[in-house]
Amino acid sequence: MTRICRKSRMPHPTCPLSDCMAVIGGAWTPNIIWNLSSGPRRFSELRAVIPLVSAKMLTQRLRELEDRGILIRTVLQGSPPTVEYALTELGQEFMPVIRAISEVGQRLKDRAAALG
Amino acid sequence: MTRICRKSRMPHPTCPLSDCMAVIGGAWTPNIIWNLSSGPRRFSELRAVIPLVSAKMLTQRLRELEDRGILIRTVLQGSPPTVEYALTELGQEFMPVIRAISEVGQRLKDRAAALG
DNA sequence: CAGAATCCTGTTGGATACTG
DNA sequence: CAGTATCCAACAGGATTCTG
Repeated sequence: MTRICRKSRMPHPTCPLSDCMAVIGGAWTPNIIWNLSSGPRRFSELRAVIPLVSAKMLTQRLRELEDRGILIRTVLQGSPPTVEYALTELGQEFMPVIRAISEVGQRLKDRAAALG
Repeated sequence: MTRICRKSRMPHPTCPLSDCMAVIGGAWTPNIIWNLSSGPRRFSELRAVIPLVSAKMLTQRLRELEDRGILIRTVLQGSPPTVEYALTELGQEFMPVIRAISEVGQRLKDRAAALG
């Protein structure tokens, strides 16, 4: 599988750009936030819509986002157990960025199609 | 130095989100684009405004962005030689994202300040 | 000035197997 | 279902040194 995106370490003094990138810069993170924007999703649902993400990475990213207060994790009693993830109010703050990323990505695709 | 942002590998089928993140996800990349948005900058100017970036990384990112057509590199004759980097028209397409990232980052900062 | 080259370390993240 | 644990290869990126 081709590496499409690289990750970034930003040993950098705090600034708005890196503050935000620190949150959304993780692998799969924009995708996770995007998919939660339309409502709560279960772990397996997220795995399904972000097909190639491993359980390990998805767990890792979800935990990070939870620690940062971007989303909340709710365990629903039952057997088998289900767990729901939902964006917090803070998490919603990132939607303008995610939307902008998506729009520009789409525009790049259109542009590439037009050129070639 | 604290790691403020992580980097991401996204072994992922192409989608608008990862297409765009593939470009801006690299370390320092948002900062580079941001600093070029107000006009061409020389190598040393970029190093100055992105203080902690090493020459190696700055070079690497600039080359990547050049290869992707995001910016153009111009060698200005003279001694000592100077090199100018400028956003291309394609590069300008990323400004909405960079701006959104900056705005949200700022809002996060304000929010944190308000919460104490 | 604007890099290139080399060395070297920490981190990332996939694969696989196991669990309550 | 929703993870956890372990192993490991690949890569990122800092420090340092050298150059046209």
